[in-house]
Amino acid sequence: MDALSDDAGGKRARGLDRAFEILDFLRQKRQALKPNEIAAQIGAPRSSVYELVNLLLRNGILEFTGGEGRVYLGRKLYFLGAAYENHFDFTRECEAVLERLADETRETAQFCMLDGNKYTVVRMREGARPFRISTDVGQSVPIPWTASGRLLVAHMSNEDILTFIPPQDFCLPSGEWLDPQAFLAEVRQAERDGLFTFNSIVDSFTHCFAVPVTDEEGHVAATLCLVAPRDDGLANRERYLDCLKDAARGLSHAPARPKRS
Amino acid sequence: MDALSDDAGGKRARGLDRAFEILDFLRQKRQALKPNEIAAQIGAPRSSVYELVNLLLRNGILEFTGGEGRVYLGRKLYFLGAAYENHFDFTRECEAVLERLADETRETAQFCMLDGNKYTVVRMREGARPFRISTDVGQSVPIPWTASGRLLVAHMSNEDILTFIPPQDFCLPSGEWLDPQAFLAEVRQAERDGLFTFNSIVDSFTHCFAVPVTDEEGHVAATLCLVAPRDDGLANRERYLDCLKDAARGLSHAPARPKRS
DNA sequence: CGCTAAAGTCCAATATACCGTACATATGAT
DNA sequence: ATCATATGTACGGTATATTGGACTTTAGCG
Repeated sequence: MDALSDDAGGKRARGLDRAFEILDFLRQKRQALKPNEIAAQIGAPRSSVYELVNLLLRNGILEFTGGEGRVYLGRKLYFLGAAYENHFDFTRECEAVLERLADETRETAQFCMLDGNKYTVVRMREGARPFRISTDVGQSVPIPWTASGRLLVAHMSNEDILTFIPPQDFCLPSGEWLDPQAFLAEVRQAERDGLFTFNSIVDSFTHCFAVPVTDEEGHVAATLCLVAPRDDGLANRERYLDCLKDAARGLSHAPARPKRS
Repeated sequence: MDALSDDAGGKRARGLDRAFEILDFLRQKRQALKPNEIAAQIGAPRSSVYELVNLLLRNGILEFTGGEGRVYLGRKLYFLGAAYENHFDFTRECEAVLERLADETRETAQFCMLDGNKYTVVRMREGARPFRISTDVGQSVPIPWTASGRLLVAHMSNEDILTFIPPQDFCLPSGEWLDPQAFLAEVRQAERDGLFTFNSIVDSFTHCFAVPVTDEEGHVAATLCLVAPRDDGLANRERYLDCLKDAARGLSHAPARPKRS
Protein backbone atom coordinates (compact mmCIF):
# COMPACT_ATOMS: atom_id res chain seq x y z
CA MET A 1 0.00 0.00 0.00
CA ASP A 2 1.35 3.35 -0.93
CA ALA A 3 2.15 6.09 1.49
CA LEU A 4 -0.82 8.21 0.61
CA SER A 5 0.29 11.14 2.70
CA ASP A 6 2.74 13.48 1.06
CA ASP A 7 6.26 13.80 -0.08
CA ALA A 8 7.51 10.42 0.91
CA GLY A 9 10.25 8.82 -1.06
CA GLY A 10 11.72 10.17 -4.25
CA LYS A 11 8.65 9.90 -6.40
CA ARG A 12 7.43 12.49 -8.81
CA ALA A 13 4.87 14.79 -7.32
CA ARG A 14 1.66 15.60 -9.10
CA GLY A 15 1.37 19.12 -10.35
CA LEU A 16 -1.93 19.74 -8.66
CA ASP A 17 -0.66 18.69 -5.27
CA ARG A 18 2.47 20.72 -5.68
CA ALA A 19 0.40 23.71 -6.70
CA PHE A 20 -1.75 23.60 -3.61
CA GLU A 21 1.29 22.95 -1.51
CA ILE A 22 2.64 26.22 -2.83
CA LEU A 23 -0.60 28.03 -2.10
CA ASP A 24 -0.77 26.66 1.42
CA PHE A 25 2.82 27.57 2.00
CA LEU A 26 2.24 31.15 0.93
CA ARG A 27 -0.78 31.34 3.15
CA GLN A 28 1.18 30.06 6.07
CA LYS A 29 4.04 32.48 5.44
CA ARG A 30 1.56 35.30 4.92
CA GLN A 31 3.90 37.17 2.62
CA ALA A 32 5.00 37.29 -0.98
CA LEU A 33 7.94 35.06 -1.83
CA LYS A 34 10.18 34.50 -4.82
CA PRO A 35 9.68 31.23 -6.67
CA ASN A 36 13.20 30.30 -5.76
CA GLU A 37 12.52 30.74 -2.07
CA ILE A 38 9.35 28.74 -2.32
CA ALA A 39 11.17 25.90 -4.01
CA ALA A 40 13.90 25.88 -1.41
CA GLN A 41 11.59 26.06 1.58
CA ILE A 42 9.10 23.43 0.53
CA GLY A 43 11.80 21.19 -0.85
CA ALA A 44 10.51 21.03 -4.40
CA PRO A 45 12.52 21.12 -7.63
CA ARG A 46 13.08 24.66 -8.72
CA SER A 47 12.15 24.05 -12.32
CA SER A 48 8.83 22.56 -11.26
CA VAL A 49 8.04 25.45 -9.00
CA TYR A 50 8.84 27.96 -11.69
CA GLU A 51 6.57 26.21 -14.13
CA LEU A 52 3.74 25.90 -11.66
CA VAL A 53 4.06 29.46 -10.47
CA ASN A 54 3.80 30.67 -14.03
CA LEU A 55 0.73 28.54 -14.62
CA LEU A 56 -0.89 29.85 -11.47
CA LEU A 57 -0.01 33.42 -12.40
CA ARG A 58 -1.71 33.02 -15.75
CA ASN A 59 -4.82 31.76 -14.00
CA GLY A 60 -4.92 34.62 -11.51
CA ILE A 61 -4.41 32.18 -8.65
CA LEU A 62 -1.12 33.86 -7.87
CA GLU A 63 -0.15 37.49 -8.39
CA PHE A 64 3.08 39.40 -8.60
CA THR A 65 3.37 41.62 -5.58
CA GLY A 66 6.09 42.98 -3.39
CA GLY A 67 8.45 43.46 -6.32
CA GLU A 68 11.56 41.45 -7.24
CA GLY A 69 9.37 38.82 -8.83
CA ARG A 70 7.76 37.86 -5.58
CA VAL A 71 4.35 36.22 -5.76
CA TYR A 72 1.45 35.83 -3.39
CA LEU A 73 -2.07 34.48 -3.45
CA GLY A 74 -4.16 36.01 -6.21
CA ARG A 75 -7.47 37.63 -6.71
CA LYS A 76 -9.12 34.55 -8.15
CA LEU A 77 -8.70 32.81 -4.84
CA TYR A 78 -10.55 35.64 -3.21
CA PHE A 79 -13.42 35.21 -5.64
CA LEU A 80 -13.55 31.48 -5.11
CA GLY A 81 -13.43 31.91 -1.37
CA ALA A 82 -16.20 34.47 -1.53
CA ALA A 83 -18.32 32.00 -3.49
CA TYR A 84 -17.77 29.39 -0.82
CA GLU A 85 -18.66 31.85 1.88
CA ASN A 86 -21.75 32.85 0.01
CA HIS A 87 -22.87 29.27 -0.45
CA PHE A 88 -22.37 28.11 3.11
CA ASP A 89 -23.62 31.35 4.46
CA PHE A 90 -22.29 31.21 7.98
CA THR A 91 -20.49 34.50 7.98
CA ARG A 92 -23.30 36.90 8.60
CA GLU A 93 -24.82 34.98 11.48
CA CYS A 94 -21.35 34.27 12.73
CA GLU A 95 -20.40 37.91 13.04
CA ALA A 96 -23.58 38.74 14.87
CA VAL A 97 -23.16 35.85 17.26
CA LEU A 98 -19.55 36.73 17.99
CA GLU A 99 -20.48 40.32 18.61
CA ARG A 100 -23.16 39.35 21.06
CA LEU A 101 -20.82 36.95 22.79
CA ALA A 102 -18.14 39.57 23.13
CA ASP A 103 -20.66 42.07 24.44
CA GLU A 104 -22.11 39.69 27.01
CA THR A 105 -18.81 38.44 28.31
CA ARG A 106 -16.36 41.24 27.52
CA GLU A 107 -13.97 38.46 26.52
CA THR A 108 -12.46 37.53 23.19
CA ALA A 109 -14.80 35.33 21.17
CA GLN A 110 -13.68 33.09 18.31
CA PHE A 111 -15.25 30.95 15.62
CA CYS A 112 -12.93 28.05 14.81
CA MET A 113 -12.76 25.23 12.28
CA LEU A 114 -10.42 22.56 11.01
CA ASP A 115 -8.22 23.37 8.08
CA GLY A 116 -7.09 19.97 6.94
CA ASN A 117 -5.42 18.49 9.99
CA LYS A 118 -4.86 21.80 11.72
CA TYR A 119 -6.97 24.09 13.83
CA THR A 120 -7.63 27.61 12.67
CA VAL A 121 -9.47 30.68 13.91
CA VAL A 122 -11.89 31.68 11.18
CA ARG A 123 -13.31 34.80 12.77
CA MET A 124 -12.53 36.59 15.97
CA ARG A 125 -14.03 39.37 18.02
CA GLU A 126 -11.73 41.01 20.50
CA GLY A 127 -13.05 41.44 23.99
CA ALA A 128 -12.98 44.49 26.20
CA ARG A 129 -9.57 43.72 27.62
CA PRO A 130 -7.15 43.93 24.80
CA PHE A 131 -4.58 41.44 25.99
CA ARG A 132 -2.37 39.56 23.64
CA ILE A 133 -4.11 36.66 21.97
CA SER A 134 -1.63 34.06 20.94
CA THR A 135 -3.27 32.91 17.73
CA ASP A 136 -4.20 35.19 14.85
CA VAL A 137 -7.08 34.66 12.49
CA GLY A 138 -6.14 32.30 9.71
CA GLN A 139 -3.08 30.78 11.33
CA SER A 140 -2.79 27.01 11.35
CA VAL A 141 -2.28 25.62 14.83
CA PRO A 142 -1.78 22.01 15.95
CA ILE A 143 -5.07 20.55 17.08
CA PRO A 144 -3.85 19.32 20.48
CA TRP A 145 -2.85 22.83 21.50
CA THR A 146 -6.42 24.06 21.63
CA ALA A 147 -9.59 23.48 23.56
CA SER A 148 -11.62 23.48 20.36
CA GLY A 149 -9.37 20.80 18.99
CA ARG A 150 -10.88 18.30 21.42
CA LEU A 151 -14.31 18.91 19.96
CA LEU A 152 -13.38 19.20 16.32
CA VAL A 153 -12.07 15.65 16.08
CA ALA A 154 -14.65 14.07 18.37
CA HIS A 155 -16.59 12.51 15.50
CA MET A 156 -13.62 10.32 14.60
CA SER A 157 -12.50 7.06 16.16
CA ASN A 158 -9.47 7.09 18.44
CA GLU A 159 -7.47 5.31 15.81
CA ASP A 160 -8.47 7.75 13.09
CA ILE A 161 -7.62 10.69 15.28
CA LEU A 162 -4.10 9.47 15.84
CA THR A 163 -3.48 8.94 12.15
CA PHE A 164 -5.16 12.25 11.35
CA ILE A 165 -3.08 14.42 13.65
CA PRO A 166 0.60 14.62 12.75
CA PRO A 167 2.61 13.09 15.61
CA GLN A 168 4.78 16.15 16.04
CA ASP A 169 1.67 18.21 16.78
CA PHE A 170 1.56 16.59 20.20
CA CYS A 171 4.70 18.51 21.01
CA LEU A 172 3.50 21.59 22.84
CA PRO A 173 5.01 25.04 22.32
CA SER A 174 6.70 24.69 25.68
CA GLY A 175 8.61 21.73 24.29
CA GLU A 176 6.78 19.22 26.45
CA TRP A 177 4.99 16.29 24.88
CA LEU A 178 1.30 15.70 25.37
CA ASP A 179 0.45 12.04 25.84
CA PRO A 180 -1.82 11.07 22.92
CA GLN A 181 -3.82 8.80 25.18
CA ALA A 182 -4.47 11.66 27.56
CA PHE A 183 -5.54 13.74 24.61
CA LEU A 184 -7.94 11.05 23.43
CA ALA A 185 -9.44 10.84 26.90
CA GLU A 186 -10.05 14.58 26.80
CA VAL A 187 -11.63 14.26 23.38
CA ARG A 188 -14.08 11.66 24.66
CA GLN A 189 -14.80 13.71 27.72
CA ALA A 190 -15.46 16.76 25.57
CA GLU A 191 -17.74 14.73 23.34
CA ARG A 192 -19.79 13.57 26.32
CA ASP A 193 -19.96 17.00 27.91
CA GLY A 194 -20.60 18.93 24.72
CA LEU A 195 -17.92 21.38 25.78
CA PHE A 196 -14.27 21.63 26.75
CA THR A 197 -12.44 24.12 28.91
CA PHE A 198 -8.88 24.30 30.12
CA ASN A 199 -6.06 26.60 31.00
CA SER A 200 -4.48 27.36 27.68
CA ILE A 201 -1.33 25.48 26.91
CA VAL A 202 -0.04 28.02 24.43
CA ASP A 203 0.17 30.71 27.06
CA SER A 204 0.19 30.81 30.83
CA PHE A 205 -2.50 33.31 31.65
CA THR A 206 -5.70 32.46 29.78
CA HIS A 207 -8.53 30.02 30.24
CA CYS A 208 -10.30 28.73 27.13
CA PHE A 209 -13.93 27.69 26.71
CA ALA A 210 -15.13 25.82 23.63
CA VAL A 211 -18.52 24.49 22.57
CA PRO A 212 -19.43 22.71 19.33
CA VAL A 213 -21.38 24.09 16.39
CA THR A 214 -23.03 21.27 14.49
CA ASP A 215 -24.05 21.01 10.86
CA GLU A 216 -27.35 19.62 9.66
CA GLU A 217 -26.06 16.07 9.95
CA GLY A 218 -25.20 16.60 13.58
CA HIS A 219 -21.45 16.57 13.07
CA VAL A 220 -19.24 19.10 14.77
CA ALA A 221 -18.54 21.53 11.96
CA ALA A 222 -16.96 24.30 14.02
CA THR A 223 -16.61 25.62 17.53
CA LEU A 224 -17.28 28.81 19.39
CA CYS A 225 -14.69 29.76 21.98
CA LEU A 226 -14.03 32.33 24.63
CA VAL A 227 -10.54 33.24 25.73
CA ALA A 228 -10.44 34.84 29.15
CA PRO A 229 -7.90 35.70 31.82
CA ARG A 230 -7.65 32.70 34.10
CA ASP A 231 -9.13 34.03 37.30
CA ASP A 232 -11.80 35.81 35.35
CA GLY A 233 -12.67 32.67 33.46
CA LEU A 234 -12.93 30.59 36.57
CA ALA A 235 -15.09 33.17 38.31
CA ASN A 236 -17.58 33.36 35.45
CA ARG A 237 -17.37 29.81 34.25
CA GLU A 238 -21.06 28.93 34.34
CA ARG A 239 -22.26 32.18 32.88
CA TYR A 240 -19.72 32.06 30.07
CA LEU A 241 -20.67 28.50 29.22
CA ASP A 242 -24.32 29.45 29.14
CA CYS A 243 -23.59 32.29 26.77
CA LEU A 244 -21.55 30.00 24.53
CA LYS A 245 -24.21 27.33 24.43
CA ASP A 246 -26.87 29.86 23.60
CA ALA A 247 -24.73 31.23 20.81
CA ALA A 248 -23.91 27.80 19.45
CA ARG A 249 -27.57 26.90 19.42
CA GLY A 250 -28.16 29.90 17.23
CA LEU A 251 -25.50 28.87 14.73
CA SER A 252 -26.02 25.15 14.68
CA HIS A 253 -28.30 23.96 11.96
CA ALA A 254 -31.17 22.16 13.58
CA PRO A 255 -30.64 18.44 13.28
CA ALA A 256 -33.45 17.06 11.18
CA ARG A 257 -36.11 16.27 13.70
CA PRO A 258 -38.27 13.50 12.38
CA LYS A 259 -41.54 15.17 11.74
CA ARG A 260 -44.54 13.44 10.29
CA SER A 261 -44.73 13.88 6.57
CA MET B 1 1.85 34.21 -28.47
CA ASP B 2 0.01 31.28 -27.11
CA ALA B 3 -3.70 30.79 -27.35
CA LEU B 4 -4.28 31.79 -23.79
CA SER B 5 -7.95 31.08 -23.86
CA ASP B 6 -8.68 27.40 -23.57
CA ASP B 7 -9.39 24.13 -25.27
CA ALA B 8 -8.67 25.05 -28.82
CA GLY B 9 -7.64 22.00 -30.80
CA GLY B 10 -7.89 18.39 -29.78
CA LYS B 11 -4.92 18.63 -27.53
CA ARG B 12 -4.62 17.24 -24.08
CA ALA B 13 -5.48 19.69 -21.39
CA ARG B 14 -3.26 20.22 -18.43
CA GLY B 15 -4.63 19.02 -15.13
CA LEU B 16 -4.10 22.30 -13.38
CA ASP B 17 -5.98 24.26 -15.99
CA ARG B 18 -8.80 21.75 -16.01
CA ALA B 19 -8.95 21.90 -12.26
CA PHE B 20 -9.37 25.63 -12.16
CA GLU B 21 -11.81 25.41 -15.01
CA ILE B 22 -13.89 23.17 -12.78
CA LEU B 23 -13.61 25.56 -9.87
CA ASP B 24 -14.59 28.53 -11.98
CA PHE B 25 -17.47 26.61 -13.42
CA LEU B 26 -18.80 25.74 -10.00
CA ARG B 27 -18.45 29.33 -8.94
CA GLN B 28 -20.36 30.47 -11.96
CA LYS B 29 -23.11 27.92 -11.42
CA ARG B 30 -23.20 28.76 -7.72
CA GLN B 31 -24.41 25.30 -6.81
CA ALA B 32 -23.14 21.82 -6.13
CA LEU B 33 -22.90 19.58 -9.19
CA LYS B 34 -22.14 15.94 -9.85
CA PRO B 35 -18.81 15.22 -11.48
CA ASN B 36 -20.69 13.81 -14.42
CA GLU B 37 -22.61 17.01 -14.92
CA ILE B 38 -19.45 19.05 -14.68
CA ALA B 39 -17.76 16.95 -17.31
CA ALA B 40 -20.70 17.23 -19.66
CA GLN B 41 -21.17 20.95 -19.24
CA ILE B 42 -17.57 22.03 -19.57
CA GLY B 43 -16.93 19.54 -22.34
CA ALA B 44 -14.15 17.65 -20.62
CA PRO B 45 -13.51 13.90 -20.60
CA ARG B 46 -15.44 12.27 -17.80
CA SER B 47 -12.54 10.19 -16.60
CA SER B 48 -10.37 13.27 -16.28
CA VAL B 49 -12.98 15.15 -14.35
CA TYR B 50 -13.53 12.28 -11.96
CA GLU B 51 -9.84 12.02 -11.30
CA LEU B 52 -9.44 15.74 -10.77
CA VAL B 53 -12.50 16.02 -8.59
CA ASN B 54 -11.17 13.30 -6.34
CA LEU B 55 -7.83 15.01 -6.11
CA LEU B 56 -9.46 18.30 -5.24
CA LEU B 57 -11.68 16.63 -2.68
CA ARG B 58 -8.62 15.16 -1.01
CA ASN B 59 -7.11 18.60 -0.79
CA GLY B 60 -10.20 20.25 0.67
CA ILE B 61 -10.51 22.42 -2.44
CA LEU B 62 -13.82 20.76 -3.19
CA GLU B 63 -16.34 19.35 -0.74
CA PHE B 64 -19.20 16.92 -0.96
CA THR B 65 -22.39 18.81 -0.39
CA GLY B 66 -25.96 18.61 -1.56
CA GLY B 67 -25.96 14.82 -1.52
CA GLU B 68 -25.93 12.40 -4.45
CA GLY B 69 -22.20 12.83 -4.77
CA ARG B 70 -22.49 16.48 -5.68
CA VAL B 71 -19.47 18.66 -5.05
CA TYR B 72 -18.93 22.35 -4.53
CA LEU B 73 -16.10 24.68 -3.64
CA GLY B 74 -14.38 23.70 -0.42
CA ARG B 75 -13.31 25.25 2.80
CA LYS B 76 -9.68 25.51 1.81
CA LEU B 77 -10.62 27.99 -0.87
CA TYR B 78 -12.26 30.09 1.77
CA PHE B 79 -9.10 30.09 3.82
CA LEU B 80 -6.94 30.99 0.85
CA GLY B 81 -9.32 33.74 -0.13
CA ALA B 82 -9.31 35.09 3.39
CA ALA B 83 -5.53 35.18 3.32
CA TYR B 84 -5.64 37.18 0.11
CA GLU B 85 -8.15 39.56 1.58
CA ASN B 86 -6.06 39.94 4.68
CA HIS B 87 -2.92 40.67 2.70
CA PHE B 88 -4.40 43.23 0.35
CA ASP B 89 -6.47 44.74 3.03
CA PHE B 90 -8.95 46.64 0.91
CA THR B 91 -12.08 45.26 2.45
CA ARG B 92 -12.38 47.36 5.53
CA GLU B 93 -11.82 50.69 3.83
CA CYS B 94 -13.91 49.51 0.96
CA GLU B 95 -16.95 48.86 3.11
CA ALA B 96 -16.66 52.23 4.79
CA VAL B 97 -16.33 54.02 1.49
CA LEU B 98 -19.30 52.23 -0.02
CA GLU B 99 -21.38 53.01 3.00
CA ARG B 100 -20.56 56.67 2.80
CA LEU B 101 -21.26 56.70 -0.91
CA ALA B 102 -24.61 55.06 -0.43
CA ASP B 103 -25.48 57.46 2.35
CA GLU B 104 -24.54 60.54 0.38
CA THR B 105 -26.28 59.56 -2.81
CA ARG B 106 -29.02 57.17 -1.68
CA GLU B 107 -28.05 55.11 -4.73
CA THR B 108 -26.53 51.67 -5.05
CA ALA B 109 -22.74 51.78 -4.75
CA GLN B 110 -20.42 49.06 -6.04
CA PHE B 111 -16.77 48.17 -5.87
CA CYS B 112 -15.79 46.31 -9.05
CA MET B 113 -12.76 44.50 -10.40
CA LEU B 114 -11.69 42.30 -13.24
CA ASP B 115 -11.89 38.57 -12.76
CA GLY B 116 -9.76 37.28 -15.56
CA ASN B 117 -11.37 38.66 -18.69
CA LYS B 118 -14.71 39.35 -17.05
CA TYR B 119 -16.09 42.13 -14.91
CA THR B 120 -17.35 41.35 -11.45
CA VAL B 121 -18.92 43.21 -8.55
CA VAL B 122 -16.75 42.56 -5.54
CA ARG B 123 -18.78 44.42 -2.93
CA MET B 124 -22.06 46.24 -3.12
CA ARG B 125 -24.05 48.54 -0.94
CA GLU B 126 -27.73 48.84 -1.79
CA GLY B 127 -29.13 52.33 -2.04
CA ALA B 128 -32.27 53.75 -0.54
CA ARG B 129 -34.45 52.74 -3.47
CA PRO B 130 -34.41 49.03 -3.59
CA PHE B 131 -34.87 48.51 -7.28
CA ARG B 132 -33.64 45.44 -9.00
CA ILE B 133 -29.95 45.51 -9.73
CA SER B 134 -29.15 43.31 -12.65
CA THR B 135 -25.80 41.99 -11.51
CA ASP B 136 -25.21 40.22 -8.24
CA VAL B 137 -22.03 40.25 -6.26
CA GLY B 138 -19.56 37.71 -7.57
CA GLN B 139 -21.18 37.13 -10.94
CA SER B 140 -18.98 37.30 -14.01
CA VAL B 141 -20.23 39.76 -16.61
CA PRO B 142 -18.81 40.62 -20.03
CA ILE B 143 -16.64 43.69 -19.80
CA PRO B 144 -18.35 45.62 -22.62
CA TRP B 145 -21.67 45.48 -20.81
CA THR B 146 -20.53 47.73 -18.02
CA ALA B 147 -19.41 51.29 -17.48
CA SER B 148 -16.58 50.12 -15.25
CA GLY B 149 -15.39 47.85 -18.02
CA ARG B 150 -14.25 50.90 -20.00
CA LEU B 151 -11.96 51.91 -17.19
CA LEU B 152 -10.73 48.49 -16.14
CA VAL B 153 -9.07 47.78 -19.49
CA ALA B 154 -7.84 51.31 -20.13
CA HIS B 155 -4.24 50.46 -19.29
CA MET B 156 -4.03 48.04 -22.23
CA SER B 157 -3.41 48.81 -25.89
CA ASN B 158 -6.33 48.62 -28.29
CA GLU B 159 -4.93 45.47 -29.78
CA ASP B 160 -4.46 43.83 -26.42
CA ILE B 161 -7.97 44.73 -25.38
CA LEU B 162 -9.47 43.02 -28.41
CA THR B 163 -7.53 39.84 -27.82
CA PHE B 164 -8.26 40.03 -24.10
CA ILE B 165 -12.04 40.31 -24.35
CA PRO B 166 -13.75 37.26 -25.84
CA PRO B 167 -15.41 38.31 -29.11
CA GLN B 168 -18.81 37.00 -28.06
CA ASP B 169 -18.76 39.37 -25.09
CA PHE B 170 -19.48 42.19 -27.51
CA CYS B 171 -22.90 40.67 -28.00
CA LEU B 172 -25.16 42.58 -25.66
CA PRO B 173 -27.92 40.95 -23.63
CA SER B 174 -30.44 42.47 -25.99
CA GLY B 175 -28.88 40.43 -28.80
CA GLU B 176 -27.40 43.46 -30.52
CA TRP B 177 -23.70 43.64 -31.24
CA LEU B 178 -21.51 46.40 -29.92
CA ASP B 179 -18.95 47.58 -32.43
CA PRO B 180 -15.52 46.87 -30.93
CA GLN B 181 -14.15 50.08 -32.41
CA ALA B 182 -16.88 52.07 -30.73
CA PHE B 183 -16.03 50.33 -27.49
CA LEU B 184 -12.35 51.15 -27.86
CA ALA B 185 -13.22 54.79 -28.46
CA GLU B 186 -15.20 54.81 -25.23
CA VAL B 187 -12.29 53.21 -23.41
CA ARG B 188 -9.94 55.96 -24.57
CA GLN B 189 -12.47 58.61 -23.70
CA ALA B 190 -12.91 57.11 -20.23
CA GLU B 191 -9.15 57.02 -19.80
CA ARG B 192 -8.85 60.70 -20.64
CA ASP B 193 -11.78 61.75 -18.48
CA GLY B 194 -10.97 59.54 -15.53
CA LEU B 195 -14.59 58.46 -15.45
CA PHE B 196 -17.29 56.87 -17.55
CA THR B 197 -21.04 57.13 -17.39
CA PHE B 198 -23.80 55.79 -19.59
CA ASN B 199 -27.31 54.49 -19.64
CA SER B 200 -26.94 50.86 -18.70
CA ILE B 201 -27.09 48.43 -21.55
CA VAL B 202 -28.11 45.51 -19.43
CA ASP B 203 -31.36 47.16 -18.40
CA SER B 204 -33.40 50.05 -19.69
CA PHE B 205 -33.91 52.17 -16.62
CA THR B 206 -30.59 52.84 -14.89
CA HIS B 207 -27.70 55.20 -15.43
CA CYS B 208 -24.24 54.04 -14.35
CA PHE B 209 -21.32 56.11 -13.08
CA ALA B 210 -17.83 54.67 -12.77
CA VAL B 211 -14.52 56.11 -11.61
CA PRO B 212 -11.15 54.35 -11.32
CA VAL B 213 -9.37 53.24 -8.18
CA THR B 214 -5.64 53.07 -8.75
CA ASP B 215 -2.95 51.01 -7.08
CA GLU B 216 0.38 52.41 -5.98
CA GLU B 217 1.79 52.01 -9.48
CA GLY B 218 -1.00 54.13 -10.88
CA HIS B 219 -2.79 51.34 -12.69
CA VAL B 220 -6.52 51.02 -12.56
CA ALA B 221 -7.00 48.23 -10.03
CA ALA B 222 -10.72 48.60 -9.50
CA THR B 223 -13.62 50.95 -9.95
CA LEU B 224 -16.27 52.55 -7.81
CA CYS B 225 -19.70 52.80 -9.37
CA LEU B 226 -23.10 54.20 -8.73
CA VAL B 227 -26.23 52.75 -10.27
CA ALA B 228 -29.13 55.20 -10.33
CA PRO B 229 -32.50 55.55 -11.98
CA ARG B 230 -31.95 57.39 -15.24
CA ASP B 231 -33.65 60.67 -14.56
CA ASP B 232 -32.26 60.73 -11.07
CA GLY B 233 -28.77 60.06 -12.34
CA LEU B 234 -28.96 62.82 -14.93
CA ALA B 235 -30.31 65.29 -12.42
CA ASN B 236 -27.52 64.68 -9.92
CA ARG B 237 -24.73 63.91 -12.32
CA GLU B 238 -22.17 66.39 -11.08
CA ARG B 239 -22.79 65.76 -7.43
CA TYR B 240 -22.64 62.01 -7.86
CA LEU B 241 -19.39 62.25 -9.77
CA ASP B 242 -17.91 64.43 -7.06
CA CYS B 243 -18.89 61.90 -4.44
CA LEU B 244 -17.37 59.10 -6.47
CA LYS B 245 -14.12 60.93 -7.06
CA ASP B 246 -13.81 61.76 -3.41
CA ALA B 247 -14.40 58.16 -2.49
CA ALA B 248 -11.96 56.87 -5.07
CA ARG B 249 -9.32 59.23 -3.81
CA GLY B 250 -9.75 57.76 -0.39
CA LEU B 251 -9.26 54.23 -1.66
CA SER B 252 -6.56 54.91 -4.18
CA HIS B 253 -4.03 56.17 -1.70
CA ALA B 254 -3.66 53.16 0.53
CA PRO B 255 -5.07 50.31 -1.45
CA ALA B 256 -2.66 47.47 -1.22
CA ARG B 257 -0.26 47.92 1.59
CA PRO B 258 0.70 44.58 3.09
CA LYS B 259 0.17 44.89 6.78
CA ARG B 260 2.36 43.52 9.44
CA SER B 261 1.44 40.16 10.85
C1' DC C 1 38.64 42.28 -10.95
C1' DG C 2 37.67 37.39 -10.04
C1' DC C 3 34.91 34.60 -6.80
C1' DT C 4 30.64 33.15 -4.76
C1' DA C 5 25.88 32.70 -4.22
C1' DA C 6 21.22 33.65 -5.50
C1' DA C 7 17.78 33.91 -9.09
C1' DG C 8 15.98 32.65 -13.36
C1' DT C 9 15.94 30.01 -17.99
C1' DC C 10 16.50 26.12 -21.02
C1' DC C 11 16.41 21.25 -22.32
C1' DA C 12 16.19 16.36 -22.84
C1' DA C 13 14.82 11.86 -20.43
C1' DT C 14 11.25 9.22 -18.65
C1' DA C 15 7.64 8.40 -15.25
C1' DT C 16 3.03 9.23 -15.49
C1' DA C 17 -1.21 12.04 -16.14
C1' DC C 18 -4.75 12.46 -19.25
C1' DC C 19 -8.00 10.40 -21.93
C1' DG C 20 -10.58 6.92 -24.84
C1' DT C 21 -12.92 3.06 -24.11
C1' DA C 22 -15.00 -0.66 -21.98
C1' DC C 23 -17.44 -2.15 -17.99
C1' DA C 24 -20.72 -1.89 -13.89
C1' DT C 25 -24.95 -0.28 -11.87
C1' DA C 26 -29.13 2.06 -11.31
C1' DT C 27 -33.34 4.06 -12.99
C1' DG C 28 -37.00 4.74 -16.00
C1' DA C 29 -39.50 4.44 -20.21
C1' DT C 30 -41.45 1.51 -23.77
C1' DA D 1 -38.14 -7.97 -21.15
C1' DT D 2 -35.45 -4.59 -23.89
C1' DC D 3 -33.62 -0.30 -24.65
C1' DA D 4 -31.93 4.22 -23.23
C1' DT D 5 -29.86 7.37 -20.17
C1' DA D 6 -27.28 8.81 -16.18
C1' DT D 7 -23.71 7.81 -13.15
C1' DG D 8 -19.52 5.92 -11.44
C1' DT D 9 -15.30 2.67 -11.98
C1' DA D 10 -11.28 0.33 -14.17
C1' DC D 11 -7.48 0.06 -17.23
C1' DG D 12 -3.89 0.60 -20.82
C1' DG D 13 -1.45 3.68 -24.45
C1' DT D 14 0.76 7.59 -25.43
C1' DA D 15 1.42 12.49 -25.26
C1' DT D 16 3.57 15.20 -22.03
C1' DA D 17 4.47 17.08 -17.36
C1' DT D 18 7.87 16.76 -13.99
C1' DT D 19 12.40 16.80 -13.04
C1' DG D 20 17.69 17.03 -12.62
C1' DG D 21 21.10 19.45 -14.24
C1' DA D 22 23.49 22.55 -17.21
C1' DC D 23 23.53 27.18 -18.38
C1' DT D 24 22.76 32.50 -17.94
C1' DT D 25 22.37 36.51 -15.44
C1' DT D 26 22.53 39.47 -11.55
C1' DA D 27 24.34 40.99 -7.24
C1' DG D 28 27.40 41.36 -3.43
C1' DC D 29 32.08 41.54 -1.80
C1' DG D 30 36.85 41.36 -0.73
